[in-house]
Amino acid sequence: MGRTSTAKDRLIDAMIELIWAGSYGSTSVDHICDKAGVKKGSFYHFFESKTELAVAAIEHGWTEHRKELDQIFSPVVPPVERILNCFRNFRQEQEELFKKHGRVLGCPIHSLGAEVSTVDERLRDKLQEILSQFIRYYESAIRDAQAQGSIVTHDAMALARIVFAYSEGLLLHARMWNDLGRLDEFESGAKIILGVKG
Amino acid sequence: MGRTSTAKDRLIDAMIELIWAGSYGSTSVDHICDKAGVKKGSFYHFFESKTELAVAAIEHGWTEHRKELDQIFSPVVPPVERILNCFRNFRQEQEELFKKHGRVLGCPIHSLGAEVSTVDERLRDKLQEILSQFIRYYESAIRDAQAQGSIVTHDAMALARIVFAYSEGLLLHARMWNDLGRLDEFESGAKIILGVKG
DNA sequence: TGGAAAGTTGACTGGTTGGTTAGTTTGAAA
DNA sequence: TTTCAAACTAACCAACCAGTCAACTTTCCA
Repeated sequence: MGRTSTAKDRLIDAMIELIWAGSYGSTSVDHICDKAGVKKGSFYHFFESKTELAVAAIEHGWTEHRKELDQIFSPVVPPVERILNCFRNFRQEQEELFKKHGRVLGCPIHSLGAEVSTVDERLRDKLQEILSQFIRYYESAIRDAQAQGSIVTHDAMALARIVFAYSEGLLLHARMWNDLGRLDEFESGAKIILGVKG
Repeated sequence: MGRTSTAKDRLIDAMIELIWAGSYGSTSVDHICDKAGVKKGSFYHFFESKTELAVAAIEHGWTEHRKELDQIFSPVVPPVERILNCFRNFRQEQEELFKKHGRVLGCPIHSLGAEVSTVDERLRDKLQEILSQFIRYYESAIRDAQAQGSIVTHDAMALARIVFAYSEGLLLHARMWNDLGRLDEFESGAKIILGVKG
């Protein structure tokens, strides 16, 4: 019933790109509309506020990213490899973004979280939810690696949190220094933290 | 010659507080002026732009913080203790901010960096400079610890970067979850990364 | 084929943004 | 006590902000 449209998806794509390349604050509704080729009236036909579009955008981005993560963290893959492959995937993704934007953009969830978490609780809750899900990938891989004896035994949750915090810190530095090379440390860093044997 | 004034310092203090509690984007020149009790005309008498005040503010904050760090990282203190004390100092500082603002605020350099580094190169350069200085504290403590045989031997710079990225990731999570408890992991996390013996 | 649901449009609002300016007040030094 | 540089003030600006709305167009499907 009624006509169909791709405007909603175009708005979501534009929002992700603009936030990632800049920040939430530097991304205005007018910019988003221009980039998506959508008039402002249509924007507010599909989303009730800028915050709501941001929530929809990161939710969509995460749904897409999860598909990749489910493959990377497949139980078929040796557990330590899962984590290293995840980092290699980060590196590759950042390389593609660099080709496109001429800049290392880092992790949008993390950058957004730093910016808005004291100011926009709707967004903050959504970001928390996603990060809480993300860390479970590390956690289960670490548990499997420990069961298999390929890394040192420690509280798996604690180790997962360290690896997670480390990866976010590194992605931020890569963004701040606009330097893909920083991401090469991922692999050796993860091995040190996890106490990979052999 | 001319009258004296504390307005410049009041502006710097207000800027630090507002950025820390919120973000660069959520902090308007009007807000800063209100908080500092300074009229906008005076603002632009002392600073040529909002960016310049931000640069002055983080520069001032860093100068203050360095005094503390120089004590914490005194060569008199055992090297591993220096790092652990630094983390204890983070935790204590965040506790005080929590009492004042009812929120965990994390590291302003880091949050600002995530927000503005693709957008404001003047600010980005200043933040880079500060972080580059900060990491040297870790680096020299790690070198001393290795010389003393109290931690595993690895490239000191690489270890320093891991510890640094980890601490920033953790501070961000504490901010996002508004949870001081996350900072308790600092000590055990650092010991795992550094391979503290005994 | 007609009606109604869904998408589109452009003009509009009131408030806020970073920044400017011309003129006034002040107080430290001479 | 005069002087004048420095500090202060209030009114002002154009651009931009998120968000509104009523009229209009398209397209699905009964």
